[in-house]
Amino acid sequence: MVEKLIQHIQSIVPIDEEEVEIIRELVKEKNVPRKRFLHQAGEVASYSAFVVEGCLRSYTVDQDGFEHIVQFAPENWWISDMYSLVKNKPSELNIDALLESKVLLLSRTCQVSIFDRIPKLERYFRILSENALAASNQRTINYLSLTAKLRYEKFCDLYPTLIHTIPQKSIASYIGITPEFLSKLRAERN
Amino acid sequence: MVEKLIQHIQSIVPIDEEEVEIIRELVKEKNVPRKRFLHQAGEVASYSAFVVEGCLRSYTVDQDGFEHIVQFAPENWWISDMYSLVKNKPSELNIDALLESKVLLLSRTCQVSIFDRIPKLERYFRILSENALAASNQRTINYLSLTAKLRYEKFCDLYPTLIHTIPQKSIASYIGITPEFLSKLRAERN
DNA sequence: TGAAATTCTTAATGTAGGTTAAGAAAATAT
DNA sequence: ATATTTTCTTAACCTACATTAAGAATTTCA
Repeated sequence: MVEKLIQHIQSIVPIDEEEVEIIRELVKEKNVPRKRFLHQAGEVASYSAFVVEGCLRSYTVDQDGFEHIVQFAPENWWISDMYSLVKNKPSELNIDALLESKVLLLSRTCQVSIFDRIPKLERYFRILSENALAASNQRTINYLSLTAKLRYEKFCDLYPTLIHTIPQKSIASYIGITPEFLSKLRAERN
Repeated sequence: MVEKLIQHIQSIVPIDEEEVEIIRELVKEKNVPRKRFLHQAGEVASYSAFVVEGCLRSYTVDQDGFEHIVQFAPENWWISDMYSLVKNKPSELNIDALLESKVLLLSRTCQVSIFDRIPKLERYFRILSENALAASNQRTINYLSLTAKLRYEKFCDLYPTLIHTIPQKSIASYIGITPEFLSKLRAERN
């Protein structure tokens, strides 16, 4: 399982065998059954998770009980409650598995303490954060400038595999519309 | 001018005098008159800017000619077209000055090449990216779960100084509503 | 395999926020 | 100081998307 993470790191910052060994000992494997929480609103987050298999999501629940999905994490993606991790405070984010999943857990403490020994890892995470920020900004632009229909089409382009593996209502939640309205949009497209 | 940046870096990762000297030589000072572009859609971004004084913004222009603001950068903030910087491709972002401003420019090439010599700088930018990502996710949540009125109130809490220094229509653009509707919301509040 | 739970669809009705337009106020330039 | 441009406000009307409800399809699990 750890091999998948090592490969991912290698694809971004080449690391040597010694460093690989250290990383191998840093992470914990974990199976996450469908619907099982990895993190719940109100807790202080202390781990990031790398998805080896399956798909997780992070989301908030508003006052009316509606879920709003912040992130999907299919294979090879990291997921965490970055706000809680960084501020060391509880936040409103939940993280759970949409599909039966396998993840690697890395504690924040381990993560930041290893950076002095393996600066390449700090580079790896800097690059990931920069990419995630660019993607998040793009998502904001989509909200500000596109109709629901166009946001759905962009979503399909961006996550082609997810369309068939996760419930439609989760897609609706991510693009910011109701499942009923998504259903209507899909009907229009034939 | 550079002192302001040094102070900001020191507040996040303590650096020694030698490192300070290197940084001092890395950045270029620049005055940016109101409305002057720092970056235009279609160009490949090659600089990040640290705002010493004034306020910049990044935004897109949609097919109907409407502007959508992605980021405000008041004093002590960095602003860039992260997508373009990271992918080395042109994007749809413009960056210009909302107020008469002074910035420090750091080229991406300088930035990434200095990380091997000053790992603390890579840490500084990793931390900034993580914070920006957490903030961007929070903004996404606000979109998904709040009404325009509540988004406006959150904006006022988050950027109390901006409310009186930048045009209202810019705030409307940032929170994703028309200036007319913002005007209406404000009238309701007395 | 079959009952229960979850998800998806359709359709009627409702509303937050958009559009258009025109005048008032404020900022900027001459 | 005055003319010009930009921004803000108000109000009537409009629309994209939400809400509600109920049945159909699919998935889950005993």
